[in-house]
Amino acid sequence: MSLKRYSRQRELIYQAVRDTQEHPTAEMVYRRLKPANPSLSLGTVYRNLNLLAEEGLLVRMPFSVERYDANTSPHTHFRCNSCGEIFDLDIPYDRSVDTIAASADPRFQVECHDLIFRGLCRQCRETPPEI
Amino acid sequence: MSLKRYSRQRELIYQAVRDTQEHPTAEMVYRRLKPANPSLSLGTVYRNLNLLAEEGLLVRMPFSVERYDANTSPHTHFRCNSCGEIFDLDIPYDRSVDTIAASADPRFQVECHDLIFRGLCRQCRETPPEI
DNA sequence: CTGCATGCAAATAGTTTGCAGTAGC
DNA sequence: GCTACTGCAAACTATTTGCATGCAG
Repeated sequence: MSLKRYSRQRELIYQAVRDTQEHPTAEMVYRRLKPANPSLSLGTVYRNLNLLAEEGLLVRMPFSVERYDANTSPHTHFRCNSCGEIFDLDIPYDRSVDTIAASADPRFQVECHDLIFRGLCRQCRETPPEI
Repeated sequence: MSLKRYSRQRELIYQAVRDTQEHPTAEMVYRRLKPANPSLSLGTVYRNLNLLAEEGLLVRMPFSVERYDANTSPHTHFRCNSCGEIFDLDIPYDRSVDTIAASADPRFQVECHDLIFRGLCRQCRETPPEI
């Protein structure tokens, strides 16, 4: 952490995102930390997630509700269409497709890409659709 | 359009998404149609975009603000990090990567994927950063 | 001390929904 | 005429922001 000034809350928030695989939303981080830190406010969570993302310690993920990932090296995700959960995939991130994209379309200066697979996770596949 | 019942508004909304390349948000569709259709309400735009997406006539795109695309066949997008605009890319959608992903990780039943490149569009590259 | 960071609450943006009236079939 | 669809406005959800106070340096 090499931010402007140390804060216990920022430390906690960063740890919370690092310590989970679930690519949490701001709300999820808040709910997780609140019990042990009753004075923590949701605004602080939002402010620090944004700060940490600007610093590059976290990355924002492109979904309808912002989710954060402490694994800042580009990698591939899977999103379950049923429960909405996000999972990391072991498929390597292929930087060469950026080059291919850039040369295919000279209008754009390609920096990176997001590759998100969609379908059903195991749990949702095994649990018959409720109702 | 084979929906439950014809409505002029739904027709207009569908046309508006089909007639543009800009992958509009609900707000953009509303602003475009409102002048010529003063009685149109934003709620109706949202309701019909959702209906049309359920019917498969439009697809929702996975961004922080929902955007819609009338091109329902899977294809590749580019999102400018500066202005936020979405563009279609001419890179073919490669269905085989779904198979590769599925066999790489048996936890998931992969149906499709979104491939979104990011970087700078020509306009933002040529326009020096303002302020 | 200084001023960045916090807690709180109000504000804003995006989207959904309840209800009474309108219009497609 | 039946009822899905509409306009309107209120409700909700996600996120940002203004302000007084707190705490790191």
